[in-house]
Amino acid sequence: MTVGTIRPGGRTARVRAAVLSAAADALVEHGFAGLDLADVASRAEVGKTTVYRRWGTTAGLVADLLTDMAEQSSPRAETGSLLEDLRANARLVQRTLADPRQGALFRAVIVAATCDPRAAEALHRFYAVRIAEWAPCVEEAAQRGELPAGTDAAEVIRAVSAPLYYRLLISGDPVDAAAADCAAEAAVAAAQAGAYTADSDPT
Amino acid sequence: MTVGTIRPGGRTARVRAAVLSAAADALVEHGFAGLDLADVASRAEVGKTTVYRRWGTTAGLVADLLTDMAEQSSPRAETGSLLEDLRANARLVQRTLADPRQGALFRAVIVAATCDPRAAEALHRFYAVRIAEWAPCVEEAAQRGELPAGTDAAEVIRAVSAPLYYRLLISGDPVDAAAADCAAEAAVAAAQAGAYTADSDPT
DNA sequence: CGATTAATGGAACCGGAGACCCGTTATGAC
DNA sequence: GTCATAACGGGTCTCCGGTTCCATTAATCG
Repeated sequence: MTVGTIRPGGRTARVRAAVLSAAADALVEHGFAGLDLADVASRAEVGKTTVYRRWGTTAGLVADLLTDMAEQSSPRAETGSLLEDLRANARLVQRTLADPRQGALFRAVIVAATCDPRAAEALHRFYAVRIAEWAPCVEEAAQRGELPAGTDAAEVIRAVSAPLYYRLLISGDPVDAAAADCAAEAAVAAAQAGAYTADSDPT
Repeated sequence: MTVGTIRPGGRTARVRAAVLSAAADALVEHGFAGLDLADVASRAEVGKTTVYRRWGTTAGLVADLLTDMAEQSSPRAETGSLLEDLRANARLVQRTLADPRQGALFRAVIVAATCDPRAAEALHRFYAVRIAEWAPCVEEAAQRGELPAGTDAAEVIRAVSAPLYYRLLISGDPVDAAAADCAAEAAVAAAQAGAYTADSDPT
């Protein structure tokens, strides 16, 4: 074998999968602040030296976990109605954030992103992927004439999620189905009124 | 002197002020994850034993800092136009979050809130106060007939901030004046369309 | 003003997260 | 199969955040 060869096959991949899965479990249980690499190693039945060597820090591990999460895509809705599509999106986000396991995981990775540039980069990429998956809902609605031309599709999708994350992280209000429906409705109304058109609104 | 007397006067108050100020500085520099009570103590020129005894944990210290922050109120705008008022609010939030010092501080306290129930409670109270200060803008607009009856004023105010916090914490997009204006405009449009009326939207 | 005792401050102590060393395993080229 | 070595794993050590102990300072009451 030549010098410098990488060996991703078999064991290495198995170790990565086990460690990322264990990391998610640990994050759900203790949050990012309580993430202990030795604990992750023992959950994954892997030597703690391995975890420290390959990922280095808790933030590095979370960044890799996010990269992995970004690869699992969730298909968008396609009901033919913008309001219905966005409601489906809002409900999906709402269920995710309200779920004890998923919600805790998302809180943890968001915290990690505020603590480490690489984790932040990975988080932004994760959401960029998710938003790009759902943007066609808005683009198609614009083509159907439901929205003004020049509407920023990604911004509309972000507007649906934003109030739900605000509740989760900041106000502490419940992230329930009513909040999801309200967010979807508000996004549609604002988009129809032209609040998300590209021009920079001269007062 | 009787047994069990509390002594808030003089030294105690001075220590609290110095420690809270030092805590804010430390949070700005190292974030919540890197908050070290010994470091805070030395910045405040106070014995580290004192900090550990009175606040116990980093989260407890942040909770107290938030309680202190909630007491400093920022007056709302009163321009006579809902859009102008909300734009003023959005710009205020935007400037705060975009400011290197304030933005870092807010990120840090939000992180703390996701890690500790008391800090979360303090954060929710902080925002409840801020939202209550600005809600009259919306209520007066409703009385002027600019909005449908039954509009949830607090929800409208939250809708203005939510996209800005989403950018700060999640998407990583810039928190600039354009985003602020967009958020204010969208909130007004959605409110006028009745997206924030109390009824639970039977679709 | 003086006694009482909250409240603070310095220093020694403790435990666990993370770094390091070196032997062991198993991947991939031949 | 076999060989070189990338990658893993257990044990040990170190460093620092957090606790405890006791002496010192100063806030309140008479």
